[in-house]
Amino acid sequence: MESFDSLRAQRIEKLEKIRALEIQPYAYRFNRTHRAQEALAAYSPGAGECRVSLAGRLMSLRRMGKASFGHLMDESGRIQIYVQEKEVGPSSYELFRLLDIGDIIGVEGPVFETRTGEITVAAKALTLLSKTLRPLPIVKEKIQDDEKIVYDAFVDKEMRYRRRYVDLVVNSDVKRTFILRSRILAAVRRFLEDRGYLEVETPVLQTQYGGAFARPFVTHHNTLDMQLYLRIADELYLKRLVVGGFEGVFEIAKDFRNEGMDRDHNPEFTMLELYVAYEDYFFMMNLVEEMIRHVCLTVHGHALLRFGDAELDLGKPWQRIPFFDAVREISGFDCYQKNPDELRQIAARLNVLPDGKPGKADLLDAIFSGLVEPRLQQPTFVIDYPIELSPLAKKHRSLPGLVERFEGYVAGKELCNAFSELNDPLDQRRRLEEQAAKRAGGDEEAMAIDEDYIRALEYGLPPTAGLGIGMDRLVMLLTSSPSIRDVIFFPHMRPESISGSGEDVKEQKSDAV
RNA sequence: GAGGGUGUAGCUCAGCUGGUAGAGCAACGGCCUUUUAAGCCGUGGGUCCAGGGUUCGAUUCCCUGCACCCUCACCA
Repeated sequence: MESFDSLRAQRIEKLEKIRALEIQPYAYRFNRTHRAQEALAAYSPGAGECRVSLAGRLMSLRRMGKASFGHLMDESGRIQIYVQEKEVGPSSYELFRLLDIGDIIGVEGPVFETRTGEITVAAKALTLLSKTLRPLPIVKEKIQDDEKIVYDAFVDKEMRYRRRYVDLVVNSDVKRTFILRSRILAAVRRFLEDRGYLEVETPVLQTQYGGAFARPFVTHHNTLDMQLYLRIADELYLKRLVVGGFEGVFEIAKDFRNEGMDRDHNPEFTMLELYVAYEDYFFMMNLVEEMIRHVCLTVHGHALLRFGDAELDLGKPWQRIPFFDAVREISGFDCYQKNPDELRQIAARLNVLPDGKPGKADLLDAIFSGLVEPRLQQPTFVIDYPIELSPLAKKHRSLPGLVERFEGYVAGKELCNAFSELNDPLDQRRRLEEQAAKRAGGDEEAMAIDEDYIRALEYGLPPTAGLGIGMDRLVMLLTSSPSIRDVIFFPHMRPESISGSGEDVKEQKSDAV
């Protein structure tokens, strides 16, 4: 049999043979002198012998009797190894015969160049560090005319997401994306810290959730015997900190929203929120522009990006267009200060009429997201939103019915949301009461009244500019990833059922919760 | 939630109008001391996603379910 079970059984047999050789197949540590990249760089023809000690995963194997070639991969890259029986000795070569692709080994020896010109480690010693039981997908690559041709690429998306560890081992681009993700996050932190803003942490478990329109995940505290929610936004807690006297605070953390999933949405996602006292939304627009340009330059060295078909220039100032101007330009209808009946007619004409009994906010949202959003390819700030869509934003200083809010769009995706924060406690109460009424009317996503938050505002929130950026989407943009799942290590998936013996059960019915 | 697509060996994929399956790589065996996508020769390997139906016979046709992908809807 060569089923999966037998492939695994073969490896367990090898494992036993290795133990019979009195070799510990799962080592405790290994002394490395170089990583693969360093070893490649360390070699120069004619120079003295360069001896290295490397550890990593065996990624290919070409056995030819008493001499064999293979490739060793560590975090830095790959290097060829050359193993000869006469160099490593019969017992090590016996061990070598029991190795499989995927095994983690240590190799020590001088670096040399083969007849075909590949820099290679000639093994003098071979150490098994971890014997693997499962076969790795074998992906082969060839460079031809500067193009990388990949054979038998590991492409099954479901398996790549469920077994990200395999994806990472086998698909080198994936690792690069996540390294970039880490650098992007670091660059954002550094940018904000350099401006004197303080990174803080606020509760994930909340008795009352708020700060966004979304349904929460519900959980339960056993000892208190009470229902808790996972936060949908950091906003209300961060503004409490501004009340307390912190003049610039930010948090980069997971939010949780109990909604559908698609290319742009994962139930848990990483959000940056920033609040700066004594500033308004114009300040925040400039800051976002500068920050995203800075981060792009930091990680790429340039500000030009390709995303899908679009060529984007993050070096230039973003376009700024008022919400109702954008709607008018793209739809041909002026929606400013229209009543719900008029808006309903317009939405119907535009073929974006929502189901049910849409209110003014729903209609405006439908018209905007249906028509305007997808058109916003180049970096654009849409500014001055209708008040109905923004219960936490401050009324516009001159335009009735609007708030001082902007959203940043790039490549048709919403990237950030910001406003001059509403710091009038009485106005805030009225707005939240309107939300509460919608909520009572069955709108599960409308906000609830957070009495403590209003109390905090009554102690005095300075004029404050607030910002939220979806970090996953920023990473998507900066890594040209079309799906959010490509920038989250372990995107949410329905559970699979795995038996302990090693045999994978493809799937089983899971009772709905 | 709606529509479409996919599910075959460890991996990547063939498999026509129904006759219980193939290839390459990997594995295993043999030969083999400088090979590279894969050294040469050979061998084995399958719950064809699951369950039901039609049929003498189903990987193939039909139904149901499951998972994933795409589009739309919902959703910041």
